[in-house]
This record gives sequence, C-alpha cells and structure tokens, in this order.
Amino acid sequence: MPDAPRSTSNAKPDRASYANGERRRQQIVEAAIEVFAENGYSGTSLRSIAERAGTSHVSLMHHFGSKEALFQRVLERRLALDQDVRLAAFAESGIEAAASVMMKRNTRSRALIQLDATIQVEAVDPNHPAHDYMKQLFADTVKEVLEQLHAEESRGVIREGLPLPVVARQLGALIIGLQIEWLYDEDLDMELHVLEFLRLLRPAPSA
Amino acid sequence: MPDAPRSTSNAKPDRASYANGERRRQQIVEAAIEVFAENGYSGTSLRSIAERAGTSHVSLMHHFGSKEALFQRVLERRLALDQDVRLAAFAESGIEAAASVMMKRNTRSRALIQLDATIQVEAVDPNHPAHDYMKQLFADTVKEVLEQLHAEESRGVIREGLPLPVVARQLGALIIGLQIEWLYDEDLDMELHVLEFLRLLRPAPSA
DNA sequence: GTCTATAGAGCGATAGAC
DNA sequence: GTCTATCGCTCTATAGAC
Repeated sequence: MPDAPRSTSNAKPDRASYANGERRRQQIVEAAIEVFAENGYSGTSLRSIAERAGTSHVSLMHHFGSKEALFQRVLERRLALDQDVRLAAFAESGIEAAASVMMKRNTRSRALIQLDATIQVEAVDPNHPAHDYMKQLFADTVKEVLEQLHAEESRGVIREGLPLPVVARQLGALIIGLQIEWLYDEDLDMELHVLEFLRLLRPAPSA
Repeated sequence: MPDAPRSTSNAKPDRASYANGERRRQQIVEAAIEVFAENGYSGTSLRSIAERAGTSHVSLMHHFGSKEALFQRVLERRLALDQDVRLAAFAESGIEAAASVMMKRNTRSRALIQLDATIQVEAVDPNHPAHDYMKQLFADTVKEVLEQLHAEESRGVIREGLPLPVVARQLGALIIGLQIEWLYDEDLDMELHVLEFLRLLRPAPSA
C-alpha cells in the first residue's frame, strides 16, 4: 500500500487540500484502531472514534461512507503495519531472531495487540466483517511458520522427527494466548516465553 | 456463595412455585451463556437473551434486577461448571491425563469455549464487570498447573531443570490460543496439540 | 410473575446549509 | 469538508395493570 501523494513537509500543496484530506483520514484511522481495539467492532460507536480524533461522527461518514468501510481501512492499516516487520524478520535470520524481533515490537504497541485479540475473538462469528480476513491471516501465519520450521530442521537448529505442522500451530496459539495474558499484565515477558518454547525444540538436551 | 434453599427433587414445594422460579432462572442463565458467548457483554441485549429463553426482557429484569447481575450469575455458573471436572482431573492422575480430559470436554461445548474467549478479551478493560474475576482465574490456573508440574518433576515424568513457572504460563497461553483457533476450525485437535507440548517436556528424547 | 407502555439515552445514517 | 438537525431504530430500565 503506497503512501499516496503527500504534499506536506517540504513540497508545496500542488492544488488544494487533497493531501490534507488524506492526512485527516490517517488520523481518523489511527484513532479508530485504538477505539476498535478497546471495544470491538460492535461495541464501538462512530461518535466515540470521532471524539478521540477530534472531529464529528458526520465527518467520519463523509470520509469513509460507513462504519464498516472505516473498519476495513483499519484492518488494511493493521496488516500493512506489521508486514514490513514480518518480512524483515523472517527474511533469513532464523526463527528465534524473528520471534524475538516480533515479540519485542508487539510489546511496544498495546493498541495493536488489543486490536488483534479483540478482533480474533469477535470475528469468530461468520457474519463479522473481519471473519474471512482473520481466517486467511491464521492460515498464512501457520504456513509461513511451517516453512521456517522446515528450514530450521534441515539446518539442524531444531530436533528431527518433530511433528512440524503441530509445532507451527502450537507456536501460533502460544503467541495468541501470551498476548491476551500480557494485556492483563504487561510485566509478562512474551519474548522469553516464546524463546523458551523454541528452546524445547532444539536437538540436544545435553545439559 | 451457598446454594439457597432448594425445594426441588425430593422435598415437596413447601408453598407454591418458588422452585419453578428457580428453574426458570436456570433456563435463563443457560440461554444467557450462549448469547454472551456469541456477542460479548456489551454486544448482548437483554432482549436477545429473552428471545432465546422464550420470555421477555422485562421478565429478565424481574428475575435478576439488571443486565450486569445476570452476567455475574453467568460467570458463577461457568466457574461451577468446570470446577468439578477440574478437581476430578487434577486430583492425582497426572497432568497429561488431566489435560486430556479437560481438552476433550471443552471440545464438546462450543458455548463454554466461546464464552471464555469472549470474556477473556473483553474483560481486559479494568472497568469490565468480569475484569477481577478473570485476573483471579488466570492466577489460580497458573498456580494449579505449576503445582502439578513440580509434582511431575519430582516423579521424574518431566525433565529436570526446566523453568517451571515459564512452562506453566506457556501451557495456559497455549490452551487459550488453541481454543480461539478451534473456534475458527473445529477440526483442530486441541488435545493432540496440548499432549504434544507436554511430550516436549519429557526427560529422554531417546526416540 | 408476566404483560403493555414508556422514559431517556445512544446508535448509524442522511439532508441540507454554509 | 464541516456544521446542525433529524430520522428510525435499539438499548437498559422503570411503572403500573392484571
């Protein structure tokens, strides 16, 4: 998702305030992430988002057309936000380093974690606007992790003979659960718990 | 919370239909579990519960006084529902058998799993009526599991030198995450994933 | 203990002035 | 692009008849 013509900062506004409209929309999406995270889709009102964004619910309707359309923009933004981190992390550094980077980063953004957790559970309903999105995300994540695990296995970093598809799902589920528990207690060291799990997969318990 | 005078079963109704009122309340709580599970606390209306229970929302107000009071009854019932299983399972059969029983049983009750997942996430908000309840439940669970793990360690069922407090939390988080993923795909074998995790803890990978 | 009626508030969405 | 006003709907909760 390219960044759209941005005529702020140093370039002069090339016509009128189209760029300002874009900036406004981004501010609103940012506020919407927080409020949707805290209250879920059905629990969130346009008025409450508008209040946090410093505008009116009519303005939201003007910019996005409907509550659901705004929510879809939130989902897109959320996906875009971690895809760079994800790609960079998984690239070639191994699953431990990747997990480390990802968990460290997540620890820094409560809104994102809460958004994930809230939507994951709410979107269990097949009629929820994020249901298909979420199903796809689960499937993609397991697939990505599984590929990494296979690579690690052939590199000898993890033990042979493990049921890798099961391990991949375990890792995904572990992260989901840890994030929820972390929302109750931010002192929980998510990175540690993930890394310790990966340690269990290593070849020689030669301690 | 003692069980209030119950004049059902063998004692004759000592006056009129007080016992019927109690049965009615139980039916309503049963319906409420399902609806709260599907829509969360804030997403659920008294009218929708009343509809499923075959009565009116005014009747709910009459029996429970408020939406929040009804919700508290739901939480109590949910806790009572698995405490028997929990005690029986954890008693002395070892953590693998306990996990097996618990995951098998959970697989049979979608409403309970969805209720857990929904409330766990929604109650992250400190103002949520189930926030303290949930925090307590997390803490109790980790403590219970940790005790079991210590027992297993001294019995030699699991490897020595593992960071048991971390393992206990991992197990709790794993189950939370698995239950959420299961809500998207009931073919997911939760029991298998938990048992495979416990296998990782065993002493000799002499396979 | 269940009914109808209603209060009082919040919701998503629309219309039209500026 | 933002404003006020409003529609039609749903919500929790209460009042009072039967």
